[in-house]
Amino acid sequence: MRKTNKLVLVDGSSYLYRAFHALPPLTAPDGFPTAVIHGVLKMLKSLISEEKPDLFAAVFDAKGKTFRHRIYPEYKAQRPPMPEELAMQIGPLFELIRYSGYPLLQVEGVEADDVIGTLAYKAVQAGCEVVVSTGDKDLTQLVNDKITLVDTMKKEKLDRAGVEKKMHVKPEVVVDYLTLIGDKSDNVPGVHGVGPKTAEKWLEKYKNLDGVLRHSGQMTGKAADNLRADKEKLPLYRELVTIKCDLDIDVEIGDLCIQNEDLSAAAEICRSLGLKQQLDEIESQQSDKPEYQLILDEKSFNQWLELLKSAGEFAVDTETTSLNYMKAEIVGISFAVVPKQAAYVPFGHNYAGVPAQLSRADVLAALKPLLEDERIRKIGHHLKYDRNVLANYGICLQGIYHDTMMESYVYNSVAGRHDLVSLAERCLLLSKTGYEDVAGKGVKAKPFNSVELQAACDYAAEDADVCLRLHHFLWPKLKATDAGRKIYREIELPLIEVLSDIERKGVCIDADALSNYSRELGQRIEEIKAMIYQAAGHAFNIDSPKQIRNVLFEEKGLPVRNKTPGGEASTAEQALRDLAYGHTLPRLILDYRTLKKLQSTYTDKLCSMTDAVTGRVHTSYHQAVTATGRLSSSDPNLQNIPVRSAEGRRIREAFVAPEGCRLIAADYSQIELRIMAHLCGDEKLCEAFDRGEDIHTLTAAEIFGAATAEVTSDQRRSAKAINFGLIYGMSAFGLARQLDIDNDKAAQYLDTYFKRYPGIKSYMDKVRVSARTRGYVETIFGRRLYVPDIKSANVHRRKAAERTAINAPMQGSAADIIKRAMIKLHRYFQETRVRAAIVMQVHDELVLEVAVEDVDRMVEICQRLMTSNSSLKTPLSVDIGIGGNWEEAH
DNA sequence: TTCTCGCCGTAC
DNA sequence: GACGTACGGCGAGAAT
Repeated sequence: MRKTNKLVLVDGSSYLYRAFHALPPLTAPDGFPTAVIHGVLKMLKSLISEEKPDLFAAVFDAKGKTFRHRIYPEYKAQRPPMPEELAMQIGPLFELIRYSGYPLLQVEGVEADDVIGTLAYKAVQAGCEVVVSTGDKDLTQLVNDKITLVDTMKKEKLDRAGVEKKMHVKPEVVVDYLTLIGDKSDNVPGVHGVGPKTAEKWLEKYKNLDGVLRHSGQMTGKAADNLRADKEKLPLYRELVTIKCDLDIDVEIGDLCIQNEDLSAAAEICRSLGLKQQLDEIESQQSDKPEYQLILDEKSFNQWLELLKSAGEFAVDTETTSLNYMKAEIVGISFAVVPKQAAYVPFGHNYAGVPAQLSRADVLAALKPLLEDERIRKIGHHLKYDRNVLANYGICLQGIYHDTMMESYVYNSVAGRHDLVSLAERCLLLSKTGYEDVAGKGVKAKPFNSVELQAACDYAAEDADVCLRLHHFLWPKLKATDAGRKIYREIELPLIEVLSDIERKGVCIDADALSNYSRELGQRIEEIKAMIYQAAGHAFNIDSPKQIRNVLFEEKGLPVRNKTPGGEASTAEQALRDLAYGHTLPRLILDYRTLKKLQSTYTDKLCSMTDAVTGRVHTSYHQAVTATGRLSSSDPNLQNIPVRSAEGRRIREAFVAPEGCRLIAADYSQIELRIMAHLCGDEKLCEAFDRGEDIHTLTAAEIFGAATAEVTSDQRRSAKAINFGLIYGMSAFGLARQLDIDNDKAAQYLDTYFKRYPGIKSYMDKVRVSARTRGYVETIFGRRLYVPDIKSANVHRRKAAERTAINAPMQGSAADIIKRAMIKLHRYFQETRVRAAIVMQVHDELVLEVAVEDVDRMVEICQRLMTSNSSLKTPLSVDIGIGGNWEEAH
């Protein structure tokens, strides 16, 4: 017996709006909305698994006018355009539907309903049974013995009886019914005053519209009057609400098979949209597992070498024994040329029973020409590290063409962390093996050279593979904006080499001086400690705020002035200083803290981090950490070495120039204020910088209405606080606290300031608005800095985000400027072989180590290269100092 | 024993 | 609540 085929037709447009309104917002990592894509696909899949159709079509409205518009210009005229958030999802959704193998129909000039009607009738003629999935009641007019309706959301199935129950009329008179009541959503009015109840009543009594009209003369009431009045319009309405079932459309029922899916294309789209659930489903249907090759013999190594050379571009990753680039030994290296194919070449693994590996010397010697050839393009993740460790073997990595860490960072610095595992998860929806999964962590961690070869290969080759795939994901997004591409290509990528050189060069430390100072501090700490115990009446741990709280506020009964964010009594500097009048203990604790900080964080730390052989410390500069584009430094942090107190500055004396050299410290003067002046375009400020005036004094003169010569030091201090506060988005309250004045006074200062510098006020307002509408702010060079909390419902977070939005363009532009200067200086070093090197960067300051004979020349070069690198409306200014140590150079 | 968090303080 | 961006030492309590 011949089986009856089942055709399922989907009213796609009704799905779109269902998904759009019913589902919570969902977005890809880059903010692209995906809720509708996700929702519609899910509904389609669930429908298919429920109905198990032999034939299938998802039908969508095409753009443009239809015959209904021609016969009735007001048709759908009231309808607002499709929301943009919905419209932008349609393209990717259609691609996904097609790639998933589901037939998708859109017929020019014909509404989805008519396509559905026509196909349904065609199919019935061909002996099929038909199920139409929709949320639209209009389609109930199609229902007959062979055609049923299903509402996927409500799981409601409507056959003839079902329609009658729901609509209170038989399917055959649904058209009559709709003609009478009209269709508000399509702007078809129907008979004025006739709603469902009246229509049902009439149609029940007179069978159909013809019957109703025949008897209209006898009917009474307002509705009947209207019926008679609208009588002539009814044929038009009827045509509008009738679904066409006899169109000539170029679709064969037999073509509507679910087939020919391109799952890998579908998978790619799901990845780019962050649709984890859909991707998992697709991947469970796919089976192309990555192939990772463990290279142990010369022959396969040579094959890979040839592949790398001929490809001219490959992903590379080194595996080492330590995160400390100065001490790290390379134990293996991995490559990928095309996605899902990668190799690991181990040469330093060493454990009981380890198989024979190629020799490190041979492998590195063979790779050196490739790695040092700048025409052979390298793609990597955090290549600064690889460059650093390769340098330990005399290899100077060149041709750093892409770095996925930097791609991610420039694309969106605050999207999350930028390590390979996080990115694989976030961008590729891939759960990658982490380092700790292979090597263990904590006490159980083993060095990578003890990791079993096969496990090491699985991990290391995956690193190269995933890096390459990440690049394919991130680069198209990044290069789509000119500014993003430039920041990446012209700043961050070239900076990798610069930073690598700075790190490996290190800075010379007088460790003896530091340890002497540490001892001295130790003695003074002991003395103060004794005084504190005596004043307290007993010993306690002064390093514990909790115990300090006990002593000061419980035992001594001092008043609590400030609270910590956690609601506890604060023992922070400001609080203790408030208490210091009339009490010795708070003052002593503050002194103790100052010295203890110097000792533990600086003297001891720097000593322990100084290389015993070279006498230098090698920090790590992190290029993908801060939200604004600044660098950060750790192990040790060289960007927070004390400078404000005399005690602290003694630490700086231990940063020295070696024999025959000097340190040059070059720092930008007021760079963020200059950037603010540039961004605001405030003429008064720009001119002041042009004339080289003292900007705080000038500000004071404006606020206090005095001549610059009459500004008191106290007024200048207030003005300085305001200037800095502006950069940070500070409020009157913050200023009041900073200057220890009352709120009204502070508000008055700010008010006067903004009156004097109207450009600044309007700029600040403009930034807030644009941050809100775009979700990001920009530096002068176009680096985008996202401010996700700007739309937070939480006032606190939103206010904080507004301050970030104010600050980020200034801080970020300053970061761009100094980075560009570093690159220029580095190029100068390479081109001239001048005996100079950058040894530190502290946000607006560069410290160079220069041969005595080259000092004068470098001072001039620094001046030129640091100040001439951008087109600001204000001039940049650099203060330069020279000395045998860092302190002296200031 | 190790990890995480809060608090505090240093820098720009 | 109230000033942006970082790193890191220390204590305390939780997790192991």
